[in-house]
Amino acid sequence: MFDVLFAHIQKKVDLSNQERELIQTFFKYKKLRKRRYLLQEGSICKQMSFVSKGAVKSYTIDERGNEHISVFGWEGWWVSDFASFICGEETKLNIETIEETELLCISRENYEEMLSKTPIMERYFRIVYQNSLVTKEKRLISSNTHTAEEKYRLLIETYPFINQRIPQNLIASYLGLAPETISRLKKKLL
Amino acid sequence: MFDVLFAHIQKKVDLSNQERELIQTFFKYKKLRKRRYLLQEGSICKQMSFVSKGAVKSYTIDERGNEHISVFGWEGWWVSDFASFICGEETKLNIETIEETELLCISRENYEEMLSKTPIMERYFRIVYQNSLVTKEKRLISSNTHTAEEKYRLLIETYPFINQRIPQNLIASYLGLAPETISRLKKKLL
DNA sequence: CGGATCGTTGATCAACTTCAACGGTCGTGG
DNA sequence: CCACGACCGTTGAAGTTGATCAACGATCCG
Repeated sequence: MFDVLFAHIQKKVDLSNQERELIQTFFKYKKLRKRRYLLQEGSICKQMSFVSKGAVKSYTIDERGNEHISVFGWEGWWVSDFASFICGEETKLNIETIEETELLCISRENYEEMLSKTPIMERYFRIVYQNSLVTKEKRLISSNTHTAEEKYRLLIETYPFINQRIPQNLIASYLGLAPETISRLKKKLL
Repeated sequence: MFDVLFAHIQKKVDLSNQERELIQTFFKYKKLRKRRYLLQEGSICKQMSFVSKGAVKSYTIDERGNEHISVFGWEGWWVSDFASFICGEETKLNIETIEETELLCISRENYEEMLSKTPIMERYFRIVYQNSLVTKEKRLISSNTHTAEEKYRLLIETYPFINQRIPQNLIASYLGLAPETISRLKKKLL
């Protein structure tokens, strides 16, 4: 159950068996069917979740009622709304499964306790966030500088499997493009 | 000299005097005139810098030769290229002062040493990155969902002083808009 | 005074969105 | 088992937003 998580951690820091056992105690396992909510706009985000199997989308709804996906999370990704999780604000995010999904969830209290009891995890998260920052940075630049076609090509190159896994209209939402545009681009790139 | 840095740290974690003294030893003070490079494309980013006074812009140049600003850094901001700093890759970023600027710089070795000797700083950076992630996330969503006018308004609301401090063409580059567009928006919003 | 840089304004243009209609596929209930 | 509706992707036509190009004015600084 914790294999994927520990493998992910191990890629960044070394854990003793003792630490592993302690860490396990802070998480709650959760399995969700397709199209279930992990977090809904207006509520408080009470947990951070590690996706050990499946896939989720995290999105906002704008004034015009359109859905905008900010991230996909699949195996090996952490999903949460930090602003809400850390500061206790009401969230504007929705997180929803797009496949049957298995999660390891940790509450705010357990997160803080785990970090203070296992300093190595402080380091782990520092590295995770650091890496996250790099990818976000790249996406932001890409979003500002590239044309629709370049953005789409770049996405396919970065995640070649994404077409098999994520419906086209979700990809459109993720890239900030109209579904029709994706459809036309796909045709053009063959 | 370290006032701004310690004030910034103190907002997130508590430091003992002993820790302060130790931390100081890892940094190098640097003062740069306007329009000087802190980092140039093609080199390796050897340091992270804390801006204690002044302002810098961090940007990339695209294939068409256009400049795209990814972040501004002023008092209380960390600037660096993580991908390069951490992984030793060649950077694609340029970081340049836009005013006379004072910096506290830390090398990779010192960064690692500081983190292992003062675990509290591990926590500090984890929090800094965490917060950074939240803002980046928001900018990314904004960049994908908002119109030019909304982006500009949002920026002014978030940083009301930005108009006084940052030339208009840099604001344009930051928002991914043409300078002419900013000019027209400014006129329209009065 | 002359050049450089930055912001402004107008006109044209291209990229992408929006709207609408249609075809295919999947799942559900009769 | 088939029929129906829901949902998704496709295609075409029209509409908008913001980029680009070009010219001009203001300010700064040598």
